[in-house]
Amino acid sequence: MIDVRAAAHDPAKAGKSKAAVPGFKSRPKKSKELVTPLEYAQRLQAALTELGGRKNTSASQFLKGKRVFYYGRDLNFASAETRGRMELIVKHGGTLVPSYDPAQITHIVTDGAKRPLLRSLGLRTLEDIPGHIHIVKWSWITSGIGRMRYAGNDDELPQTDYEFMHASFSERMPPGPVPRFKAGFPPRTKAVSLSSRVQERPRNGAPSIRGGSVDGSDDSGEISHITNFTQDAGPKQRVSTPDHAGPSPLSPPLSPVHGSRSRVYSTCIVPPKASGPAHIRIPEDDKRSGKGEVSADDPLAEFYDHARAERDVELHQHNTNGDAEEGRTEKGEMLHKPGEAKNGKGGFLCDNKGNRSPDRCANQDVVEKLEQLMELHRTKSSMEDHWRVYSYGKAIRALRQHPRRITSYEQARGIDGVGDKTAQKIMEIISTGELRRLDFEKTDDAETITLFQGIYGVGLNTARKWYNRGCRTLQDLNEGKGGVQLSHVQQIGVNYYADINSRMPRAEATEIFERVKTIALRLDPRLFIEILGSYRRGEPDCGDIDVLITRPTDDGKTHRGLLRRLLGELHAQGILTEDLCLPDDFNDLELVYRGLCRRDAYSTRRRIDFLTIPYESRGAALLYYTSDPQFNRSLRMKANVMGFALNQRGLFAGVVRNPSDKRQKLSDGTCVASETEREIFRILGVPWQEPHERVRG
DNA sequence: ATGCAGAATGC
DNA sequence: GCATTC
DNA sequence: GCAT
Repeated sequence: MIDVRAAAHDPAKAGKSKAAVPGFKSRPKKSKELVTPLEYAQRLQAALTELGGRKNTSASQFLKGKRVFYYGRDLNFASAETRGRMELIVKHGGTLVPSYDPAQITHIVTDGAKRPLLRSLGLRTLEDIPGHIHIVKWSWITSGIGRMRYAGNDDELPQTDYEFMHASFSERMPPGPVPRFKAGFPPRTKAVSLSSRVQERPRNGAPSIRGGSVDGSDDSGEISHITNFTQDAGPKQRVSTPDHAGPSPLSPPLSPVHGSRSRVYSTCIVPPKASGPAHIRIPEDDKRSGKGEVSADDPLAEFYDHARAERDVELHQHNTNGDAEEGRTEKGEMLHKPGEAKNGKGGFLCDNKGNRSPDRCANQDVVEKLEQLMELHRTKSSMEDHWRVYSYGKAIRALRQHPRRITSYEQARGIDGVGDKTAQKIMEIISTGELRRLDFEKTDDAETITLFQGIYGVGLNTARKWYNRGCRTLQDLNEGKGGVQLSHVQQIGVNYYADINSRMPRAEATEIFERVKTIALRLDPRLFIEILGSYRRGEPDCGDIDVLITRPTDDGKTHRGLLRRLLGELHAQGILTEDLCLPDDFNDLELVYRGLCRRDAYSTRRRIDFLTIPYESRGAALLYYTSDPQFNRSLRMKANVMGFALNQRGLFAGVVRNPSDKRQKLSDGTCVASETEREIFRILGVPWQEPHERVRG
């Protein structure tokens, strides 16, 4: 059952010959040839010599005279990124020295860690590298390129300044006088109008149709009865651009859905007051509460947790008087914590209702360029790039909200999440309409990596691996080129590439859900079955359908075992077509299913998820699976700051974390709320927000 | 210098 | 244990 | 890359 439809069109092949390096026309697009960086560098230098310096390149030659040893991530294999970078070095007049030869080289360019570098050079410490050799980051190159664009001549500033700025390792600054520059670079951005040709390629980023608000007055969080309602909460739906045709691999649908297995606390009953030894930190309370650890053998230990949890809640009730107060301690100190989920003034993003950003904002061109850059970084595998993507994401979101056109560097800096570098880029776009950095990052692997990453079940590593094995198209993958073997899930991902990466109109989700719901209720009329995700947020189109299933237990029964029967039925009816992820034990109460479905035999396949949860965690689950990821992050962060932990199962107090590794939880804490969304909002001191208001992206 | 969420699932 | 997903 |  191979759907040819999806595999047929292949966006990667859309005749795009990219000549990354003007001088070297036919770079061997060799399929599987695994080249070491050394070999590649040699080849590059050879090609250059052959051309006799008569490269038809307009690139600035700011690297002329520099003899560069480029140290990529992998010594055995020159990734496309490494190769692209090597070419760039050569292109700008640098001489690539293929191997580490201290007598030869003037610069080592590396973004990598110190240890691997030393190890591969066979050295013990950085001191072993002769002092005249600069060890700089890749950014030294790119900034150099940018710099030359603006400055026009080499000696506007002493080189050492730049090498200092881009030194790879702080403990080994380059030789020479320590430069003095005040924080921030000279904002000499205006400068020369670039006369370079505009090679624009409208790289359709994420189309993301936003908008659509709904006065969704449903409040499903509070249903205390077996309401099987699903009023199509879409009074004023916006007309969605019917855009789900093209294979636009760039924006995989987002919708939080996952589950977990065991529920530690089956109920959330807080027992009557008791004050026991406190080991959790409660603001203002530390001294008063007797010190002491929870002794493992204290039979009342667990009881103390409950008591503390309750006290915690009370405490926070007072602190967060009423609605929108931010997290303050009793002293009125701001609790603060790094992270983007906080808004500029120290409050949390979740504390104010979301205003939907308009489809087009005053800085749309800037946003688009930055998005392109972000997508390019997404294809690069260093952690640096990973966090860069994170940062760009944040800056872009903030920029979208910004109501007015940015006109100065300072203005840009004023936006939360926009730092020096991004501000510079913003100004470059504003004043030149271009972003040079895009060209530099546009290595020719990027497109293919992006294509592959769009396959369900394929992330960056797999995409790169396949690229390195010579695959360039979905068809290559299907043919097993380079020995590539698709997993079951990946095969489905390839077969339905276009389907999975498209969004469905809200009405289609409604239709599918109604059918599912009817069938489910036939199996058990008391089921609580609700559709979450972007649908519940009232968005005009949805990337997938998230269905929450649970059942009140007042009659002594549960939904145990239901999912298996439901899936069987849905498969039989042809609604479910493929399974992506099945629970391993259908007898649990908390289950996750992921699969594909379709409205009818002629329809596009859609992603659908089923989540079953214990009845008492429905509030937390509704909250978690309905709010957009940003909102969730913000809420979780606020919960953390207040000493709680929030997840899809509930709000927990007294979570103890390993102080040296804050990610490690030593105890799970006590559930203080989970049955209703309102309860969780209330305890966290966040004003109630309807699903459609919980949008921050 | 450090964190940027966190947990489940599949291979 | 790593990669991927939500 | 950004914020702390």
